[in-house]
Amino acid sequence: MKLKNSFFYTLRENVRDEELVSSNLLVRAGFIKKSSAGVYMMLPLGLRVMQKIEEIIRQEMDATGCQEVLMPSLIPEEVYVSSGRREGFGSSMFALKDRKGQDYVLGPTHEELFALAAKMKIRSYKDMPFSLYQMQTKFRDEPRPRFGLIRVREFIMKDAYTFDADEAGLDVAYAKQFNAYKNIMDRLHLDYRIVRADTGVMGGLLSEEFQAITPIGEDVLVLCDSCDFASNIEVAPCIPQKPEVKEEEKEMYLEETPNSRTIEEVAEHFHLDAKKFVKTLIYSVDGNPVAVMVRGDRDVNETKLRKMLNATNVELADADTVVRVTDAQVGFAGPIGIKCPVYADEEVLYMQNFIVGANKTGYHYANVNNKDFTITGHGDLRNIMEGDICPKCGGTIEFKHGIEVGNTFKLGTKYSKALDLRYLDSSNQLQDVWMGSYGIGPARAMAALAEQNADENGINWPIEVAPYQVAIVIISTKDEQQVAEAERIYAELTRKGYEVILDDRDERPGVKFKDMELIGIPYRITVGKGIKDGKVEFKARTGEKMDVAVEDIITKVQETIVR
RNA sequence: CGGGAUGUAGCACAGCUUGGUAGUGCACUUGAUUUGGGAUCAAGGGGUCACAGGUUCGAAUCCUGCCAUCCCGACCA
Repeated sequence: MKLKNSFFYTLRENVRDEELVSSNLLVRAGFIKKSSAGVYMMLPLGLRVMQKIEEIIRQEMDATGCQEVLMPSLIPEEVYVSSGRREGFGSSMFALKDRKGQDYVLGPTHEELFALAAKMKIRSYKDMPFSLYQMQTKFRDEPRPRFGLIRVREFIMKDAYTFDADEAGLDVAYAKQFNAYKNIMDRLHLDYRIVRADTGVMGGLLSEEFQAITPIGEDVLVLCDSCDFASNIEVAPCIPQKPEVKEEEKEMYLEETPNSRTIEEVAEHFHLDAKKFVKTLIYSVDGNPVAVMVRGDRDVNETKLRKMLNATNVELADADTVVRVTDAQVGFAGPIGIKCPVYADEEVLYMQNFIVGANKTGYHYANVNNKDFTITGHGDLRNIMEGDICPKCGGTIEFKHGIEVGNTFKLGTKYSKALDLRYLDSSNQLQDVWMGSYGIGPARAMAALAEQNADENGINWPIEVAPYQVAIVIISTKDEQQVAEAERIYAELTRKGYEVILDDRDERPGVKFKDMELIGIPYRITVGKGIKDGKVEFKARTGEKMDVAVEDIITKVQETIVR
């Protein structure tokens, strides 16, 4: 590409409405441009990176025998009603009506349509296994789009679906996809970890996430310092911390604690550590109030709570509800005399002589023990914390943050049951098909790569996804020899199949260098006054400059960029 | 959806408190000088001050409404 008559621009300053380093760089480098909240234009350079990422994904998908298809975005609402997910997605689905008043949605993910497509083929167990994938636009009306390309409302996703006759078949298909995902992440040069995750609205048996490691990631990854344990915090199991010495149980008493509502304030009042307190949080679980007890320094894990109570919707109760079940202002809830079911985190069962709210405004009970109240149930209901014991090996837990670039699901028979996707087995019995689904967000991968590889000069793309591999900078476009030699090198490299930018703009050298570094071209050939002595300069994006004889430069590129 | 903030030239911002000719830097055009790390000087072009009402002789500025964008929270596949 010759820059002079191309759609190419860069901005010298950050823009106002982007927060992340990576999204600002992508905007400044002219890769993307925000169109509206959570919706982006993909401009020429950005599209090239996207297409390279997509090509790597396609190659790995094709290698597993997966076949590419393309599903519509515009889907009758009925499709999601019949699978039971219309309600699950709720208002995060874009919904619209056609001219006849029929209800449509814009697809947020496509398990249903792939299951319907599979029905066309599957009659008997002999029709499986097979798998399909697509590279297609998804729509999700996020309550709060943010973080550049990370949380958006319209995005391209590669989604794949496997179809098998039984669980053993699904295991094989899942392993193949899982392996392909590892290959993809490796080829993209992402710094990533694979973690266990919640299956969420997708449902099914198992979910694993491919998380790009970066401090700005939205997900908290729970890792162990001494084994390979890796989990999203939402499902990381906790080992209850038992006291080292058993205390003698003391007599409970009521203490006046005016103006002490938060754990910090109450801890201050008693001059005790938060670990000696139990906080009682009132949740609304499918509309019913439920109290949850965790140690004062812990947080309730709502995913675990939802699973334990087999609920669909878990959220903190509003103030009115809290007042109703505790007969007190918010901040004084406790298990004694509360008017709703109480569930305790496992750890609370091992605590002694602790402090809880008294369900009376301005009062707490001290020296409370488990005999002093009754609970409806208990279990692992808290978030694991840094420094906790690894549930797998007993090592120490540490946190990292990640961007969820890919996700694999063992769906099982959830969708085949809902959509009557069945086959005849060898004894002529109708059986449900076993499905798996597998997603990757190429744009998230692009953002994660920019985030992981940016420096003070701009983006530093891995050569496999860089929009161009080599930039040729002409120092003076008024020097005919420089122009002629640069053009010749450009033509030669292009002919040999390299992707090359020729910066033939009438700009000062500094501007061209800065621009090529900002957009992250991995290698640069500079044609300047050295051409009089038959020399050009060769430089890696982050490496040192070196002089190369002009007749050797093609060879130099071929040696450096091995393809 | 709750809380907070911001909308002024392509980009980043000032001006608003105290109403009176719409400004600065970058970018852009022309000329000159420069020419290996975001040049300098000079002269220019470009704005319905988000939008809609209202107050006023007069509104970017005050009032009301509304839309958009961003941040925190809730939510999150």
